[in-house]
Order: sequence, then structure tokens, then C-alpha cells
Amino acid sequence: MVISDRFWEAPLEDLKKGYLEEKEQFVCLLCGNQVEKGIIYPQDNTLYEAEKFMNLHIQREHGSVFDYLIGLNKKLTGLTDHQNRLLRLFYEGKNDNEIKQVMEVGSTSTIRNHRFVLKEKERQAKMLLTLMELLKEKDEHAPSLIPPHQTATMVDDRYNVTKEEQEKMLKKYFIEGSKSLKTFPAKEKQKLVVLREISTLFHPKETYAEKDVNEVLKSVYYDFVTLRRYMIEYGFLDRKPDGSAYWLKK
DNA sequence: GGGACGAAATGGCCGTACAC
DNA sequence: GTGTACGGCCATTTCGTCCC
Repeated sequence: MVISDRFWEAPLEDLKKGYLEEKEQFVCLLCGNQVEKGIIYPQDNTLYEAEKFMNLHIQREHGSVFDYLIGLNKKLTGLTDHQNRLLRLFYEGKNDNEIKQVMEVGSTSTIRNHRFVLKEKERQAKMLLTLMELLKEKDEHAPSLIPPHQTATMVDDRYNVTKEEQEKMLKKYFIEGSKSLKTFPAKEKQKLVVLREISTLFHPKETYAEKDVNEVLKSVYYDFVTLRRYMIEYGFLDRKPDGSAYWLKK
């Protein structure tokens, strides 16, 4: 399962925590990191039970769930830069007068108005979410779109892929029963589906040397250099500037 | 069909006014 | 002090029309 699928499918309560509880483990919704239940984890001379350790992981790796979410692509958050900045200031606990000074506006009522608009946006978002859920229940045959990966470098109509379309494309481009490509697609939408599938060959917690990345990609397609370039370009992999280390983008 | 252009619509920001 | 409604201004986006 791709990390972003877990994220998008998680209930609001789990999203707020940043992790979800499975039968034998806790899974970080932000990066896919897994913490096994029943194990005591040592960290900085302290022992942590699994759930506490997951909380520690989120704090150390992501700052907080708020920090992580507020830093996402504006296409995903639906917030303007201005609204993003305001929410950060609200989260820091600043009052309207302090925010007025930071934002360099003339009146605190402007900040109050922003609060009001954001609350209105929250109500509208809840309304839309409810309507969409009801719509799904009403029309079980409606196409369900695969959510874009969270590190996508751009999000547009090319990301509108249904599960059925995805399965069709994977069948078309991969040799049946393997992760080897028959050919690399030319169309952007198909590239995204194929690259997304290839990204599952990399472990989220591991760092890879370039030759290791090449080995993985060679097993998929002979033109591993092109694959590597696209994996970076489309935001699936990240790397050090000198190319000495690669990792799955979180 | 597609590019250029102007008009209209929309969205975001700011401030004022008013009720509680 | 706070929440809300509203209007003005500006920038951006969308739409319709014309022309090639």
C-alpha cells in the first residue's frame, strides 16, 4: 500500500493524531513508519512503549501533525499563502493584536474577519465532505479517484485516475505477475501510475546509494536512467545534491 | 481549431459598522 | 472584546467574440 492511500483513507481522529493503530503495529500516516506493538523502544536513555514511541517519532521527524499538514502543497490544503500564514500564527497562540502587527495590517478587525472566514470555510468543508460521502453511498458505481501522492511536485487533472483505470494501465505496461515494464508510457497520466507503482519497490525508511537505486530500477526497465530522472522529477524520490544518497520522499 | 483580446465573474484582502 | 455582515478595491480567472 502506498503511504498516501493510508493518509487519505484515515478517519479525521487518526489524521489529527498522525498515526493509526493496526492489529500488531502503529503506522505513521505522514511517512509510513511502523512501530510494532509489544516492544519497548529505547531512545535517549529512556524506554518507550510502542504508542509513546510513535508520538515521539512524529514529534522528532515531523515537528507536529499541524506542522506537517500546513506545509503541504496549497493544492492539497486549499489555503492561500495568506491564510496559511494566519493559521500558523493562530496555532502559535498569538492574539489578534499580535497577528495584526506581524501581518502588518491596520486593524484587528481584519484578523477577526479572517477567523470568521476560516470558520466558514471549515463549515463548508464539513458540508462538502458529508455530501460527498452521501453521494458515494448513493452511487456505489461512481468512479473513485486514486489520491495523489503527498509529495507530488504538481497536482492537476493528470492525477484523476480511478482504481479501474490504474489497474488497466498497470496490466498494460507491466509484464503480468512481475514488476518489470514492457515499455515506458509516453502519456503523463500513465507515467504517473507507472512511477507510483515503481515507488513501492523502495522502502520508506531506507536510504539508497545511487548504484542501489540503479539496481532496483534496472530490474524494472533497461532505461533505468530515465526512470531515475522521472522518479525525482515527479516527487517520488529525493536525493542529496551530489547524488550520493537517495530515499523515498516523505 | 486556435490565438488574441476585452468584458464579466470570482476570489482574496481589508476595513467599517453593528449587535451582543 | 468578539462575532458577523457588508462594501470597496484589486488581482486573477473564465467566458465570449472576433479574426486568421
